[in-house]
Amino acid sequence: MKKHDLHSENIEERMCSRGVKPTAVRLLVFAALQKAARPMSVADLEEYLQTVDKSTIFRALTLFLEHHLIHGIEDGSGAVKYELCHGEWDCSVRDMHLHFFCECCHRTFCFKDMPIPEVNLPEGFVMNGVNFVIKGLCPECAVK
Amino acid sequence: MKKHDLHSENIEERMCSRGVKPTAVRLLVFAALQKAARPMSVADLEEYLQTVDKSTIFRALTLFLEHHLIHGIEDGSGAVKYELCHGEWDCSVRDMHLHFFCECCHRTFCFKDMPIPEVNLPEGFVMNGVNFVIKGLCPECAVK
DNA sequence: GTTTATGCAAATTCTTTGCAATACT
DNA sequence: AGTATTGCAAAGAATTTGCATAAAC
Repeated sequence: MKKHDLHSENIEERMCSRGVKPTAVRLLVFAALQKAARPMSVADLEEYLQTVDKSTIFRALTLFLEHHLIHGIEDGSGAVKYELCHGEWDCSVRDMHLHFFCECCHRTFCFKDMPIPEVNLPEGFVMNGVNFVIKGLCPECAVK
Repeated sequence: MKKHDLHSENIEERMCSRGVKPTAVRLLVFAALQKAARPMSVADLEEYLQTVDKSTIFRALTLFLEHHLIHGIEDGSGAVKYELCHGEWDCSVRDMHLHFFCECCHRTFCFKDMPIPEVNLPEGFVMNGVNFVIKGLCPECAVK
């Protein structure tokens, strides 16, 4: 895919500032995550971006993870889901929030206003990241 | 495998009380989890219980999960790990504790004295379970 | 003898890599 | 031209299922 089919200066800046070259596919993947209401899996992105191969999507996501542009969420669905870092220019544990996985409809919800509680680790352990997912039924599925 | 090669009355009682028939393999799997210092994956159990097939282990674990004898931990390693419920006769969210996944040695540690913080979900959401895993480096790997 | 559990093999799903072709600078 | 990115195909890894055999009751 050619890069100049696209036009997203602000996203480009953000990627550049983290040392990621803003290629055509990377901009598409990033924009998809930005637009999505929910964290997306590779398969979700593949379906949404009809023309882009899953390995390319995977490599873009890996790169984003390494450069702290996104984080991955293991919700127990079997597939990792990804979302943009919440804080606009940071992606630390501090700006992480809780997620909720509905075991019925298999959607993952973000609770953006619910930060991860602080944790005092035992001596010697170093924290790099965190995965806090509540499982159960979403309001739609709970009433059925 | 024949059942009467085994002898573990207390485990048997516990399984029966949850409506799980204590077969030979199930007792082995349960005992392995009880003995283990850490949560174990299907592959871990397969290696430990040389003679038992992974599909049988998987089916035992699935049954245990359904009957709240164990819970599963998604630590991001790619494989779900399992551990006995902490409260001896219960397996609710209340008795869950934090886990720590070392990204270097890939071991999962239990912080049994660190309960999952309470969470007030938005209206309508129903909680069935929780997965709270900290990722980083364990003391051994951090010093390297 | 009927039902349930187990082992083996294979299907499925998700992730990851090798390599040739394409696009960028 | 030379480097980096992408697509396709296929390899790996973990989970899950079908079915014939074996054990339990």
